Amino acid sequence: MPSPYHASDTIIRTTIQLHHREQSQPTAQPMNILTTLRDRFRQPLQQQTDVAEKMLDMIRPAQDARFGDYQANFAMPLGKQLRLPPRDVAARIVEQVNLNDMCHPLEIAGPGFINLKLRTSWIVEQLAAAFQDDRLGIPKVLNPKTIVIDYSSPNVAKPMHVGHIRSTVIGDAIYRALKFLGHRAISDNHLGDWGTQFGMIIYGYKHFVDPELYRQHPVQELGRLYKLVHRLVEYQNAVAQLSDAETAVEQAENQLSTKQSSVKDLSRKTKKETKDIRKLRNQLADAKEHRDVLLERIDQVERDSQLAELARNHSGIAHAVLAETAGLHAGDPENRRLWQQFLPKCQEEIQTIYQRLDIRFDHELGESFYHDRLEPIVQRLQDLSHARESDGALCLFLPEFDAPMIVRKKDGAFLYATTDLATIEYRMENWNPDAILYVVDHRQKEHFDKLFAAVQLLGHTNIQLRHISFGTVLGDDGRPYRTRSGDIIGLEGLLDESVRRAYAVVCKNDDSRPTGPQLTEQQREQIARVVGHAALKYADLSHNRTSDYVFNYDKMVAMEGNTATYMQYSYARIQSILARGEVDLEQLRTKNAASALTLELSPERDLALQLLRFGDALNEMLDDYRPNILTAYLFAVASSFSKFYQQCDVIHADSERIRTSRLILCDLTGRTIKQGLKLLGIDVVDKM
RNA sequence: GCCCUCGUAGCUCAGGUGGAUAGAGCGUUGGUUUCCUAAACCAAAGGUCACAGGUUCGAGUCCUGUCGGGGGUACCA
Repeated sequence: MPSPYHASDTIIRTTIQLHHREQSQPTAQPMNILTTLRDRFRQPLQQQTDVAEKMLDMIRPAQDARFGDYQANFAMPLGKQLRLPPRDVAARIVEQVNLNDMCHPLEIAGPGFINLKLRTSWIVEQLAAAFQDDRLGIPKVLNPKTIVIDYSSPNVAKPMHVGHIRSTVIGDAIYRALKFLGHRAISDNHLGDWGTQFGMIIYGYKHFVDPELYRQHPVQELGRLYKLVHRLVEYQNAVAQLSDAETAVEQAENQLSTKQSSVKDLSRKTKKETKDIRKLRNQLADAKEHRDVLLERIDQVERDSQLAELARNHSGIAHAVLAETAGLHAGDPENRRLWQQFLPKCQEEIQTIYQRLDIRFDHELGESFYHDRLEPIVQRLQDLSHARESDGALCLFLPEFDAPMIVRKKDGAFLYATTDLATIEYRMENWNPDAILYVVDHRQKEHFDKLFAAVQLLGHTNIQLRHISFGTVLGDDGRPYRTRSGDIIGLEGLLDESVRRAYAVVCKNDDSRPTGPQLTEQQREQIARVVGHAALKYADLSHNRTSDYVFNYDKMVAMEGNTATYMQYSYARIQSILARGEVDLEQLRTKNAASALTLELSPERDLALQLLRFGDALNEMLDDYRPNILTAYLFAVASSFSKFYQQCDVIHADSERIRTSRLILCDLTGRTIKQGLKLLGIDVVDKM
C-alpha cells in the first residue's frame, strides 16, 4: 500500500487528509506566507494542470538568499507534462499570477526555477498584523478535527524511566500544537494498571510487606516490594532458562568449529564461507551474552544470603505471581481489594512526575477500565468468524502477516492487543474521533500494523489510525541508555541531574558577570528548574523522532547551539532590553506598528521574515507530527535574533523611529519564542 | 529464514512526496567587548552523503543488489 508518510509509520485510510494545508479564508487578515503564495498560484496552475495541488507543494523557502526568499520549482515537471520548455511554462504562469502587492517582479532562473522576493512593505504589513494579534498571526484551522492522542502510558506500579521520555514529551508537544491550531485534541494516558506488575505487588504485599514502612511511605514500600518480587521472578526464570542457554552456546560453538574445519584452507575462503563464519561467530557471541546475563542474574541473588533464602522459600514465585494476576482479573475479592488500595497511591506517585514535567491529560483511562469489554469483543470476533483457535490460543489470522494476532491466550487471559481493540471502540463510541495517534516506540510497529488491520476487519473504516513511532535513546556506547551496571535509568533521577547541571551553569554565569551577581539564591534555583527540565525535553524534541539518538547531559545542558537554553537566553536578553529601555509594553502594542516598522538593515528584515514563518513551521510540524521542525524553526529565530542583536542597537538606536521599530521586533521575537516553546511544553524565564 | 529500519564532516545530528554550489551545533584555528546578558557574534579548515549499478533534464532523497549497525518475528506490554 503506497503511503505518503514515513515508511516506519502505519496508517489506514490515506484518503482522510488530517492536517491538510488549508486554503486561507479570503477575509482572514493574518496568514501564513506559504499558504498565501499557494493561494495565489492555485488558479494559474489549475488552468495548466489537474494536479495543481501537487505542484503547489513545490513552492518552498529559497535554499540560497541569491534566489530570493521563496522559490517555485513546479515549472520543470509541469513542462514535461505539457511537453513544453519549462522556462516557457514558468513564463506563462508568472504572467498570470497576481503577486504584485506581495513580491518584487518574479524572476525565472536556470532550467525554470521561479524566484520570489517578498516586498518589504508586504512583510511590514504582515508583521504589524501579527504584532497586534494575541495569536501572533496564526489562524485557527477552518475545519477542526477531533484527534485522540495516546501517549506516555507507563505502568503505574513501576517507576517511570528513560524509555518514557520520548512518548511523553513528543505526544505532549503534538497535543499542544494541535490544540493551538484549533483542533479538538484529546489526550488519553493509557496507563498500565492491570498487568503482571500488580500480581507482583500483590504477592509481595502478602509475603514480604513491612507494615510500618507501608504505613509511613506506602509508595516507597510498594516500589520495594515490586523490585524484590521482580528480582526473585527473574532469578527463577533465569535458573529455568540456564541449561537451554548453555546448550545454545555449545551448539553455536560446534557449528562454528564444524564450519571452520570444513573450510580447510582458510586463506582461500570463498565470500560465502567468510560470511557464514562471521554469522556463526555473531551467533556464538549472542548466545554467550545471553547466558552471561542469566548467570549474572542468578549470581546477584545467590551472593546475597538473604535474597538466596527468599528465593529458596519462594521457589514457585514466578507461577504464583501469574496466579495472583489471574486472580485479580477473575475478580478475587482479596486481590481486588488490594489493587484498589494500591492503585491510587501508584497514580499519585506518577502524577508528581507529570507535575514536574508540566503535563496534564484529558483522560487517564488505563487498561483496567476496559476489562469488562474484552470478553464481548472477543466473542464478536468469533461470531464474525475472524478469530479461530490455534494451539489453544484464540487468533486472528491476517493475510498480510506470518504470525497471527492473539486475542486470548491458551490460559484464557487477554492480551494488550485485545485491550487495544476495546480501547479503539470505546474512543469511537464516546469521542467520535477523526483520528487516533499512538506515540509509541518503533519496536511496536508490527503490533500496530496488526491492530489496525483488525480494526478494519471489525468494520471500522471511517477513522485514521496512526502509529507515530520514534527511535531509541542510546548511551555513549550506542546501546539503549542504561546505567553502568545495566540498570534502567529512572526518569526522576534524570530530571534531578539535569536540574543540578543547569544550576551549576546558572551560578557560574551569574558569578562571572562583570557587574557582579544579579540573582538571588531563590532565583537561581527557580531558573535551574526551568532550564534543566527544558534541556531534557528539548534534547528529545529537537531530534527527528524516527531516529535513535545518543543521550548526553553535557550537550543537553551545554547551553550552546540548538538547545532550549539558547532560546531561553535569547528570550531573557529581550526581556532585559525591554526592561532597560523602560518600555511600556501596553503602549507599544497599541502603536500603529505598520507605520512604525522600518526594516532597512538586513538583520532586521531577516528577523522579520523569520518571525512570519511561524505558522508555516507549525503546519509543517503537524504535517507529519515532527516536533523537530518546530525546534529547528525556533533555533532559526533565535539565531536571527542574535545577529540582529549584535548589529542593531535597540535602546540607543539612531532615531526614535528606529528604536520603536526595533522594540517591536524584540517584543514579537520574545512572544514567538515563548509561544513556540510553550507548544513544546517548555517555559521561559525573564532573567538567567 | 522472513520483515522493518538506519549508514551524511573528527563527534552529535538536520536534510517535506527528487531541484540550483549537501547544512547546523560541538570540537579545531583565527578574529570581535569602554556598547541593550560574550550562555553571543564573525571567519576559516573539515564531505567519494557505506559501496555498486539503474531510473531521470536533475538523486543524499526513488528502484535493484552488496556490505555494515539496530529492531521485530504465536500466547509480555
